[in-house]
Amino acid sequence: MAVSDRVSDGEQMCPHRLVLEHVTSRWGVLVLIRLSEGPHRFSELRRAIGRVSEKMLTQTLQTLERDGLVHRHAKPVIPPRVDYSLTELGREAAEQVRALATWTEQRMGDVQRARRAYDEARTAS
Amino acid sequence: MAVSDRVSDGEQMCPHRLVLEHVTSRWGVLVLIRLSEGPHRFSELRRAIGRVSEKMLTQTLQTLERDGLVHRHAKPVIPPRVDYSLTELGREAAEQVRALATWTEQRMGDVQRARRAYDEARTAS
DNA sequence: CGGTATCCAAAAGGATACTG
DNA sequence: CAGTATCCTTTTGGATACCG
Repeated sequence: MAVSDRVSDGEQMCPHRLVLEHVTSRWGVLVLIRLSEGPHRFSELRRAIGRVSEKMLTQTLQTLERDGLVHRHAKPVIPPRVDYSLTELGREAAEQVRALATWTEQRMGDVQRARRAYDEARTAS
Repeated sequence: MAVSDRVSDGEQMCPHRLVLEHVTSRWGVLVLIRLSEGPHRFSELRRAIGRVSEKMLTQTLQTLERDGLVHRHAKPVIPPRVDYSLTELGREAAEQVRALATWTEQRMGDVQRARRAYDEARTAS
């Protein structure tokens, strides 16, 4: 999550850089995109995303919830059931990261060509 | 730069996630936005951005250059002079991150309100 | 099930000294 | 000036064990 453990966040930096880091963080991006397809339970998200530890998923969800991007609905049943969904703010954020993600996907070919050119230029000692 | 030291980059992850991390990295964002205003020398960028170490700026620029987003023009003079500018690909990337940055700036008020509400809800032991 | 707490390994990143 | 190389601190993130 780019920031130590949320509780602090007391560095010296323009505040919106932090939000930017939350939504573009490794797991933040994936959570936002998954949730933009509809509400998910904790374990559904965990499976859908793949190799994410409970700790990181929890941390990511809490940060996004605190920022008002994700809504957490805990049903007081046994066993516990918690559903996560996007708020309106979260839907907007998700659209933005989707746009960026889509762009990188589309332009990946160009990037890889550039990398090959770059690498060759210096491998040719 | 989110990834160890570029040279490796050999983890297990869809490749475009890496590009996404490069352009949204702490310094990547700032470099792209600065360069979208026009070419800059190394030291100009350093001053314009503020508290960035030489190491991180160099690393960021090299990564973006390798990805084909930034063009590096080194003039063979003494003392050395190196100008950096965006490629077409880089301009596209810069536009995307600008959009995201602008969004976070505009919605910062909502985010901060959400945070206060969140924090109060649990400070009220 | 949906977390929290703790511990530890790995990676990011800054400071400093040095070079063409 | 524009880096590179080295060292060292901070942050990140995974594994594990436990709780309501």
